[in-house]
Amino acid sequence: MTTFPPLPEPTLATRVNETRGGRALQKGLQTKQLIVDAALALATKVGLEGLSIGVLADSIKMSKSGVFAHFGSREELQISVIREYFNQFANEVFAPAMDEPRGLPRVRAMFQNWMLRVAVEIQSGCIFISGAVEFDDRPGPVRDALVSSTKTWLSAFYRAVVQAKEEGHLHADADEEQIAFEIHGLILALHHGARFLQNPASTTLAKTGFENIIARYGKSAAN
Amino acid sequence: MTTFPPLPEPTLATRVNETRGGRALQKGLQTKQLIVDAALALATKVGLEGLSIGVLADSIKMSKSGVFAHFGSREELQISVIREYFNQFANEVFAPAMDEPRGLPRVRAMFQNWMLRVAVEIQSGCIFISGAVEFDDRPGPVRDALVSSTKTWLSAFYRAVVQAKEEGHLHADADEEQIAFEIHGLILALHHGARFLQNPASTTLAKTGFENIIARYGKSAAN
DNA sequence: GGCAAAATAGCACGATCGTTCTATTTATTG
DNA sequence: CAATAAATAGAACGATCGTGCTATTTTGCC
Repeated sequence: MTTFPPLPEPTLATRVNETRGGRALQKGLQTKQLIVDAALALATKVGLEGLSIGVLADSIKMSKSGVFAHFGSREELQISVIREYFNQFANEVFAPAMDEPRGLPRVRAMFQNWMLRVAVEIQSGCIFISGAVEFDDRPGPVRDALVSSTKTWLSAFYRAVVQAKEEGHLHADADEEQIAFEIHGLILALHHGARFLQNPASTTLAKTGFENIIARYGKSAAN
Repeated sequence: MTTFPPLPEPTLATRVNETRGGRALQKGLQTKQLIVDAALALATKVGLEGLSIGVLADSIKMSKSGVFAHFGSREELQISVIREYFNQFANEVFAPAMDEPRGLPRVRAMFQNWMLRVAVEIQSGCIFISGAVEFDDRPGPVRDALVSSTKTWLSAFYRAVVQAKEEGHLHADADEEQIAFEIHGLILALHHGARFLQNPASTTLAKTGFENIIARYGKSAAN
């Protein structure tokens, strides 16, 4: 089975923090995970740029320096949050869809899970989308991690579309890149409409948009 | 001729600043415009949230307090920037399209100008899109101004689509709201693809996406 | 249970932020 | 030109930020 390729491993810098001296640890990694969870929850509300170590520390009743020590820099914290979100995304959007049969059913499942994740189920927003806007003009390791995560997921979705054509569920002249682009646009419009404009029709509009695309490129036999 | 409805006038608070004592002014409004222009240029790079009065003042060689005095608060500065961008958007995207004949040609012109404005011509980004993400969870007057601006433009575009159907350029069963939503998605995907992912194919993908939508809903006679 | 290492806290730093207050310069009007 | 108001500058404020340094507490192993 195809797997969702993992993000690059933590940098050596963090590694040292995690396994200083080569001994096995427990408490450290435990609280680090706790911090990252809280940081993700916070970042989905205020963005990766708005994520402050002081506020984060207060929210879990730790000292600023206690939190800081686990990461060594704010950037590393932000990257950890991105990695965590990436994993959750892989588990909740990608993985369940892989249980569906290749082709259109899997594409459908991906879109469905994606929609739920991005603007409905999680009322707190998607840091891939907010991060894209925050860092589109700010080069550096955080942007790199965001781009890498986003591209990984978009490629996985694109592959599912390619397979749908291979399985004969889409017309032979269907342009997979075009389809992926248009569907991505629906997700972005959903995020914008639901979270910013607070338009309750957004979900239906996105769903219908998806059906329109499938109807245009799909073969009726394949659903 | 239909006009692009202006944003609500400046609040009374600013008004007082602008016309203190009821006398006619010159220098004040002049430099205020200069400040707003510089602020907009800065905000398209670092976002409305990243807009700092100190940095802005330096960029135009003024003192922080000198800049500040024109607005009375950072929020008022941000709102002035939004208003300025709204006007530019109206002049460069909406107004030229109004010279095109009602119906599909006007919708085409709007989309074309919109594309250029959002991710190609202006290499510095669109504060309606970045602002939407920055303020989707932050209630207040800045968010209100952003929502109002965005809705005004989206409504104008929606009206153009309605007219296209009225003119018989679109099928009678075409859902105008759906069409506007899907096209908005193309713009957002273009912004994301061009600025964040730096995918040079984005422009073509967005254009093709537009043609696909028109082909689905349009009548061939109308182009 | 003592010992070393890891985890956390406390404190202080320099920087930057929006904002306020007061003084000074510039513009406008009679 | 003088008088008056507007425009701008300068300095200082309290707050918050990321980060570094040093103590203290907690953990895990012999």
